[in-house]
Amino acid sequence: MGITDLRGEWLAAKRALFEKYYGRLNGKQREAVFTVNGPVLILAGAGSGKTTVLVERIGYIIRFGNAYMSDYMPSDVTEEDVARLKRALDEPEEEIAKILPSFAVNPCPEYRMMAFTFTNKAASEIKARLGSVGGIDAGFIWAGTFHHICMLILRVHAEKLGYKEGFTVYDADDSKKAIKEAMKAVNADERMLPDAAVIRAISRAKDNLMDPELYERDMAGDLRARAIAQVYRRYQADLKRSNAMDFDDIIMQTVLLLRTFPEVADYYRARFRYLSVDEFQDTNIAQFALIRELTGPADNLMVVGDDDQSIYRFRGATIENILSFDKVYKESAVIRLEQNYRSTSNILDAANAVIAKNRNRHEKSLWTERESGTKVQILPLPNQDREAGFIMKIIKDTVGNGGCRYGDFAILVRTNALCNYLEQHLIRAGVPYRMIGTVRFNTRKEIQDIRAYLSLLVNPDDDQRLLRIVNEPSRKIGAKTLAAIMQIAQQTGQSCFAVMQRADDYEAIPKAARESCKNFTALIGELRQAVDSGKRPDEMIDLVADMSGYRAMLEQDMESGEDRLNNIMELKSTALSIMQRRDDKSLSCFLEELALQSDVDNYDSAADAVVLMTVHSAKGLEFRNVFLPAMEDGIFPNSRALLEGSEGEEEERRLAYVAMTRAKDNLVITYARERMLYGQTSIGLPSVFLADVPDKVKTGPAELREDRRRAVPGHAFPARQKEAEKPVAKPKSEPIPKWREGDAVVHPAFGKGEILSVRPAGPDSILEVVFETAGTKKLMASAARLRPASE
DNA sequence: ATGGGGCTGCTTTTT
DNA sequence: GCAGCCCCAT
Repeated sequence: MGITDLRGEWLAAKRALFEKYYGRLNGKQREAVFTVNGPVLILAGAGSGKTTVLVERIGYIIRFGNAYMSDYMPSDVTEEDVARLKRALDEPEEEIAKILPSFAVNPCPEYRMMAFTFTNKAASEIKARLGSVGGIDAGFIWAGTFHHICMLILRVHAEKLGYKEGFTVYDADDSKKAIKEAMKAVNADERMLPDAAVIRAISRAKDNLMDPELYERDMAGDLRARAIAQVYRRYQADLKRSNAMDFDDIIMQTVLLLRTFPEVADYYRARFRYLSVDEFQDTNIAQFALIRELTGPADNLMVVGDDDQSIYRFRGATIENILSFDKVYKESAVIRLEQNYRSTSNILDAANAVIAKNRNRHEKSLWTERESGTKVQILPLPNQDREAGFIMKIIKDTVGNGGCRYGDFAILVRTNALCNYLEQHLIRAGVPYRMIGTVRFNTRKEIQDIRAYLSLLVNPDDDQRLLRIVNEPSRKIGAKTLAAIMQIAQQTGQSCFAVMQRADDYEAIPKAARESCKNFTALIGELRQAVDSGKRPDEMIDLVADMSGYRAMLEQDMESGEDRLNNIMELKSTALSIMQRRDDKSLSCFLEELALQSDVDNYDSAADAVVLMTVHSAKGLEFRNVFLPAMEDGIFPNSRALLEGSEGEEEERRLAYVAMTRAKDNLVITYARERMLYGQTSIGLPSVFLADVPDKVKTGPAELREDRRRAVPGHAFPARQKEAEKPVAKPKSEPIPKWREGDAVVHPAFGKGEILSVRPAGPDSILEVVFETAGTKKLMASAARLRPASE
């Protein structure tokens, strides 16, 4: 055998061994795993095993480097070696696994690997799966969301940008408040500038890496934009003074850091040899810029995504990132994964038909080897209660038959508001369920309050959080005192906390309040000492609740105090689970995680409960049976989205595509003729998307095919209808309780009482009630939460 | 200074 | 329908 032949045979045998070892993957998936050097774009259709590829590829690089593709051969290889490799092909996998490491070419240590995921849950899944592969210590991989990875960088370098250690992360609620404050401070005209629009504009500016100056320069012509720029500038200054960053800052400031301090960027570029990005279709300009800053000269960057599943345009995600990736990285390999392993062909055909109408997309054809399965059911129901009842019946019947468990069902909705009636029916039907992403747990007042205390211990400069709890529970520090404190803070450039510490020095602070101020700062000081002495976050929650008097306050509250105390205990268990997950058990790490944690992170697919969530939250998940209720024009596609033109409509289509492709075995789509939403009843038409589903893959009444008239955007649902067109309100809609003089009643706050008089007021009536302990009150019958005192 | 009642306005999707 | 906000009564 000549030397060239020997080389060819050895390489072929090596590759055959790798192919066999990765035999569970299909050819395209293996190609994706083995293509490690240089830029790679993987277009991964729904259910095409994207996560598997991502995990296997990272594991492959760590263990074998570029072994498969490399043409390197050791110089001492003999014919006998080649023969041995060929024989090894017939051996079991464990034996092959022992040989493969000897082929390794530049394997990459864990700590030089970075992986961006869309949720924290996805990151822990990747780590867990890699951890189970022999010899990989997944804990050293930097895997996490964009926000998480940026926080890892910012925590080391934020001081270079003028932030202090332990800066606070503002959630959406915090930043909304701060923006409102900023609007007040610059006298922004609320008529012209609804706060929601300002919040969006500022967020969008940050997504596009525009600081206030840049924004102002760019928008110079536009009066409205100039006003927004003013608010933006003020807001940004307030954030800095409070030593806080909002969600968008976390990304933007990191990019700014890397661009302003090349030595910092160089460090990360040198350290991280391989980057991968999941859900690339949902990245925005700032995120792509970040990726480019972090990618070293070798451009070892892999992105996975599916342009058809891009559903975060409203958050600044730009589908252009994925559509033009191969133009930005000219040498990039493009690999398409088009085999779907998840859904039956009927479900897949239905979803494909809906997405096919979009124009701005990479052409692709997903296929499956799975059988056709049951047809997609599309069913009209007279109203939402019948609709929900129908869904409950299917769930209970199927579980009753032993066909499925509750955990096999998901109900996916377009908007959070739809969760309400569905939840009520789930409760009424006694179906165990888990609701994801609606009223977020952390938005409860008591949670935010405790969190405000805790963050004040780490960052005393945060006036907003200080003001939140300085008088909660009451410390006799009222509006007048606080106004004085804030004014002094503003004038002297100090934080409110610093002013309060030296309350005695300021004449403007009422004498009576000075002692309270000092007591408060002393309390915070004491608590901070507890942190410094090594108390863990879960212990600090207790300590804060006790020492601040918050617990005592709740114990006084007969009405809801117990629930709220339980919520605080729940926060403790959140703290414990976060501490379990993270090596860093500090208070600031806990707070950071709390702010950046999303609700899907808590979704437990093992729990035997029906899951109810928005389509957005369901991204990346799969279920045996999926219900898609409220598939009506105006709701899905959402009429507001349609106002944004064809881009909006295409996104709604993608959203529908995501929703449908979550289903493995059964997909049931329903719509109601009559629906009550936002307090109004209205008539609905089936979603336009339903007409695109081919007849041969769906079942349902024939009327579906005739009843299709294209609805005018915004017409089907009443939100923007003119007064005259509003459907006549049903008088029976919500019966106002009829009370009579002399009725014995119970009020949740005032306790027992008796109706003194009833005076009609339109459809409502005004009640005069005398309570046993609370005296006489006048109440509106519809608003007062009165119950008959039956006992 | 505080707390409750009642009015107004909004209501897509979220790290 | 609900939450946030303002105002009024204690």
